[in-house]
Amino acid sequence: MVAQCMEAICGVGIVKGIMNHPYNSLGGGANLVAAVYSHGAFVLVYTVFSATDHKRSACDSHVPVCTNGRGGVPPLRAEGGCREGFELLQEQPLRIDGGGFPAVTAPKMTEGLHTAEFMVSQCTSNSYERSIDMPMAENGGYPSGGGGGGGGDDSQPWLAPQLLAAGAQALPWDLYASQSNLFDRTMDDDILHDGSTRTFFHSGNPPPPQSESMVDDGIPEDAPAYHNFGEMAGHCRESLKMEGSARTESGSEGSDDDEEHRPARRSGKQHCSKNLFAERKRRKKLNDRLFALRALVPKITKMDRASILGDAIEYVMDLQKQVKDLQDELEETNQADGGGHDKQIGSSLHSSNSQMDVPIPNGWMDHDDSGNNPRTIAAADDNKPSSDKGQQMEPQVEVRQLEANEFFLKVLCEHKQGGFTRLMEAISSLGLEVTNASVTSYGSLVLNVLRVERRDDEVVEADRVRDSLLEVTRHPQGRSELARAVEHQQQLGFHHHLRCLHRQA
Amino acid sequence: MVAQCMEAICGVGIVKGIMNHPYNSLGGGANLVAAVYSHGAFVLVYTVFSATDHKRSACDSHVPVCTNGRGGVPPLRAEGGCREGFELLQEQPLRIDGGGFPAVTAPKMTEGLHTAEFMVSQCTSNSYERSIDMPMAENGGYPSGGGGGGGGDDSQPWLAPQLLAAGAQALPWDLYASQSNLFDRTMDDDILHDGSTRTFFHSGNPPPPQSESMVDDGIPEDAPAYHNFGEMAGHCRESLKMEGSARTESGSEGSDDDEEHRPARRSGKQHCSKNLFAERKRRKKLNDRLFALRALVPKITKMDRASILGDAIEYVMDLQKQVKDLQDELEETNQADGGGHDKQIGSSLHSSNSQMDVPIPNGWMDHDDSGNNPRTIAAADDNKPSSDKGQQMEPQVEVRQLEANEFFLKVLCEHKQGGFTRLMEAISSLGLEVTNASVTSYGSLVLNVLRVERRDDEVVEADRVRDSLLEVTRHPQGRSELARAVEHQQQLGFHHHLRCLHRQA
DNA sequence: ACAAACACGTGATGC
DNA sequence: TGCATCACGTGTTTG
Repeated sequence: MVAQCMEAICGVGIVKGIMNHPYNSLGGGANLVAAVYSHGAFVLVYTVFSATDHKRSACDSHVPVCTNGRGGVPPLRAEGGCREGFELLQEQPLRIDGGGFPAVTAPKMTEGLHTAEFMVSQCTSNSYERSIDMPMAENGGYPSGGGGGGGGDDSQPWLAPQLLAAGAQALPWDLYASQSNLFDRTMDDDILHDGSTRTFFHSGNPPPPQSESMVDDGIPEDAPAYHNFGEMAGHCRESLKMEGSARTESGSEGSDDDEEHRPARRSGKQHCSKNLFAERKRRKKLNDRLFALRALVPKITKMDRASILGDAIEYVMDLQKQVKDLQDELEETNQADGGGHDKQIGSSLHSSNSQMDVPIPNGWMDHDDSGNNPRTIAAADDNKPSSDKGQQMEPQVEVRQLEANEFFLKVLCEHKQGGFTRLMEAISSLGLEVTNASVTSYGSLVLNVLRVERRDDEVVEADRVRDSLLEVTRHPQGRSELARAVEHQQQLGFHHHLRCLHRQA
Repeated sequence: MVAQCMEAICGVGIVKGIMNHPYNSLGGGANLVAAVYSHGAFVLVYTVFSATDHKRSACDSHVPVCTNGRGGVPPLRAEGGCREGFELLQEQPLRIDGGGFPAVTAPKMTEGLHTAEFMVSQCTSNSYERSIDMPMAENGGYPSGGGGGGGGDDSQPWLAPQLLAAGAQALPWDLYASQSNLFDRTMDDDILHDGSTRTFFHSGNPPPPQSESMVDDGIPEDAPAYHNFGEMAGHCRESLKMEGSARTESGSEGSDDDEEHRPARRSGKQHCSKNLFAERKRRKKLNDRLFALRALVPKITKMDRASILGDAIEYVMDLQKQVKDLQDELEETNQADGGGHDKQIGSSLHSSNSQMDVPIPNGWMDHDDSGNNPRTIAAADDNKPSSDKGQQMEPQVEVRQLEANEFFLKVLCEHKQGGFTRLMEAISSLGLEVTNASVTSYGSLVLNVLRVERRDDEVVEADRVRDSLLEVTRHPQGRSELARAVEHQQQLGFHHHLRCLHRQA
């Protein structure tokens, strides 16, 4: 098992493929660079295969790399991307699950073995570039679809593929698969040409909050529901009907009768009703919070949900800036006193922090819903398809928390003068210390895979790390909302901020 | 052959050993770090296996390092070095000879199979390692094998795959096949729907920032994506289908054109589709903002939407309180002092938004807010084993010339502040450019493995390179200005710096 | 299975 | 009349 596992992990298959690959055959043009890291039972493999020889254009077309048969690992991206330098990245964190590991030995491996991620990136990508856009957004970055495409969705893109590929069955490896990177989709949609849309903010005015409805009443079963129920049923039904699948048909919806009377359909009915309530409750909670947030924000432009959030965002940035400024001021004044305030700072950092700290226990070993895990992948891109960036690709940053104080970082970006130094500085300023680094470049791209540890007891959150690195690697120019938020954050200075908080405590 | 070769190269055996190794069994204590480089037929593998978990003292004892049978290469350091943290280094430059291949370049392959070095250390004992022998030979890369697969792939990875998927699969590894599937699949899916956010890996994590629309900027464009017909099906399959088709195929609409020519249905269809996109867009915008908000909040308990909002609310309250406190504090101090800056602050504060004080909302008390329990971070223990090693080791520098303009460098030395930077500077000053770097540290030791290329036409000899590096690593004290500046910068805090810059601007 | 969380499409509503 | 926002119920995935 282990062996197989490792085989897969190590990409023997891949390598094999590579070895046989035309690139290789070209004689020396092929260049494999791989970094293998393990953390406990988890193994991460980053592989870059590139044609080192620039002269060899033939190679430039790219190749898909495959994974070995084992069911393996989905290739990251085969598409067009790899053109120039052809670069392929494979990352496969492997987790053996099982939970905590009991340890000793390998036994556990059996069950686990989920292959985690696999990523490939290509340099240029033509076709894809656009695809790049945003995927992240939604997904939070994640992983989503990455590879494939994208987008969306959440989940399946990855599994399915594998299934297909493998043929089947339970693949041992599937889990993480998705991460992949990049960019997903793009999609289409621009379709919407929204050009028109721009309107957004007209300052309208506040709609009446109707919160009432939900606002507070407590209990879930709010009345409202009912009334629509009837109607809704109607539409719902229809749709269902269409669906035709077994489910729907059940009722033979024919008349409008509601489905209600059909207990039989448990999933259909009962589940449905439960879900219905749950959903209502959830919605209510969400609304409540949204309004609560709105209540906190002084300046509200519109009552519209998006605006509420937007205002809140701005407000938070504002507050952060204020805090920082105040802090600075205070420090300055205090400085007069004498003495190393550095120390103060340090100490404050160490002290408990009230809020800031991040919990994240770590990682990817347990997926409990807490969710913290594998952290983030991000690519920054804006959606602008047009992308003014010219050819430069958006940096890809992935931060994964291995343990409370350890992170894995992956940064893929265009080579820029002083870029590495900036990266190191950023890492350092985040209170992180690099324990392992693998830097690989091909053409204008540079891939940095790092393992970092928290230096002091400072608390650093994966997201923050990611954001900072993203900012650093990216050109300040194109900013997105989030980018802006991030930038703001950075300007504020994370540490500073931390410090402030501490002080408060 | 190839496979075996790679197996050996990749250290499957070793890895396997590791997997079974006590360290591993200890649960997470084991840490493998490997860097694999290939240059033509030459493959170099550096592996470091160390116990990452400091807490686990059991591991600390260390291990002997051994070399494999093959004639072995002397272990990098078996000596004392590995003591504390147990360090294992494996280096295997592998050469495959086999003859040459046609290849184009293939520079060095000629000779045969010299296995170069191989070091293994194991913690414990056993050994498996040896099995590894290196058969590697061959291939240098050549072509063929993949032939069918490989080559072809390049181009068509996309098309073909499908075919493969469907039936066939010939290749043992089918890489391609799988790959293709992936893609296909993905495409379908992903593309189709836009994203959803959730996905990540399963564990959830922060979503990536995605950018896009930000607060103010204009509109996002979002791209919604196509829906996928296939799967989504859920309810409205039909409707989707239609839409999908329309959109997707847009061109073809001809036949079905449904909506268009159906004015009648306007509300039904056309309106519907428009609304549909609008809705998607809206959702996306909302999500984006939500994530942007989350990005600003340091402490996030869960990734769940409600939690994001909840955390944001708390954070805002926190910030408000901080601001207030700081203001008070500042005032106090200023009073004593009489300083002027306070004004600045005040003004700034007011200007930005006047409302610091916020009424606490009350609103959001939902019963269930669960979520926020701050978790404690384990972290604390930071006892680095290192540091006090009294005796510093002499740096080891190895320079190997791969080609006229390429070198492989290996530098093993004690970790020193700014050491890496100095090394980089030295390399740079020698007219060399780093194309690949792998830096690994454990305890106080740092191993740098670099591939460098001559930048200009400068001529550099290996000896000179070695000497320079030796010099640099040996005498820390002589630091360049830049190094010093950098270090200083780091100490200051990168962000701070950034901030300053921004300010200037 | 059971529950939580989402995204989705749809109908309704207000400009 | 469009257009944007919303609430809703559903299906689906995750754990």
